[in-house]
Amino acid sequence: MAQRNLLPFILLGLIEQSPKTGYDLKKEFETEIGEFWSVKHSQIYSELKRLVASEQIVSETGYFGNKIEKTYYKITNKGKETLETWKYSYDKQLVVNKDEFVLKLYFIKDKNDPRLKDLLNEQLLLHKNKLNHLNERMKKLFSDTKEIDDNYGHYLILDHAIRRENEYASWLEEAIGFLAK
Amino acid sequence: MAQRNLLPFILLGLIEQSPKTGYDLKKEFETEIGEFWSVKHSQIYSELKRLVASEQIVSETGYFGNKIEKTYYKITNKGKETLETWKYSYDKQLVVNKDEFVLKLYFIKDKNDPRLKDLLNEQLLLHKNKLNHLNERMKKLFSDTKEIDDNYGHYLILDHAIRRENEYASWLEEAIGFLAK
DNA sequence: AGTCCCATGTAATCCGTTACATGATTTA
DNA sequence: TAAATCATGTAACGGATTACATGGGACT
Repeated sequence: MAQRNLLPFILLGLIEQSPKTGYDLKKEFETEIGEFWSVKHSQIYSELKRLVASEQIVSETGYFGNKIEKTYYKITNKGKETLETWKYSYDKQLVVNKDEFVLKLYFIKDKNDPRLKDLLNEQLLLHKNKLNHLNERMKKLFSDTKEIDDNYGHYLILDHAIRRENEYASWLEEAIGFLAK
Repeated sequence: MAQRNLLPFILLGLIEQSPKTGYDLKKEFETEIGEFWSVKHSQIYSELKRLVASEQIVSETGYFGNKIEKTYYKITNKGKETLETWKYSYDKQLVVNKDEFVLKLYFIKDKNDPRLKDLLNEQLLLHKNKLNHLNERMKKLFSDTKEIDDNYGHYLILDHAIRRENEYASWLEEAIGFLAK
């Protein structure tokens, strides 16, 4: 295994919610789950074939009231079991969080180099934008408390992402402030 | 490119500090930089060969007062330029942070499932351990303020890692507390 | 008529992990 | 003398990105 392949679980999870086409799944990675995971469509289509082969899902091709032929995938009982087992399984250990910006800083010794401040500022901008975006998502998805109850996991991770970006931004701001002195 | 390969920059950065063997580099990934990046020795050795081929580093094999033959690598001016350019280059956008635990939560709808609390508690334990470990690293490396000045980038990212783990732990604690009600 | 989006795939390439492999030296 | 560590590699495999490829429908 190169890296642990989690895509099968994601696809099962999304297909369990309702039957979907490969294209539907691709769209979800551009919006909803795209906040937390990224994948290319070429990977989706090949993984779907593998899931069919292992009988986790079944496919149905046809014209569903449309003019374009589509292939819908539905989860099987076997697929539901796989998904359920994964969802409540424990991780044994944390993996290293690879962040290119953090890596760069590791090699920067001189805190008086003027380029360091520019780097920090540029990174701060990226994280502030991300934070704004996440706050809007939260407002859009969970302004109604009923939504929180019905999608508690999703609410939790959005909350976490916002806290994380707040941490990142305040950390950078403090570092910049310290340099300014 | 499969994923953006940052290993050449890491190796250049480490070799710039002082000439090193492949084994020395491997060791650094078990301690120092291992907090922020992971890699297998097979990748190190093959990347070193590529860096020699592209004239970023030069190798010297021999018995340096030892009984074992070793190959030391030294950075060239070309390698220094590559490293310097990378260190002060800007990232255009943030990449998605892939976290299996976060992914699981995305698919957990029912906040009353007793297994959810177990999952959160188990994850909390992992992050508390990580936090303790990081605090010890900070104490060991930067209790002397001179060290902070001399390795400002390293200090910054250790500080960031601690804040991050604090965020992770407090987020989980709040979520658990909310469930307990 | 052209552009954009829908919809679905394959192929090439590179990255990253696991497994295989070897031999010497140090330490218990 | 056995185990751990030093020291350096190759090979196989699977994951992830990029590029290639096709064709239809909707909108301007």
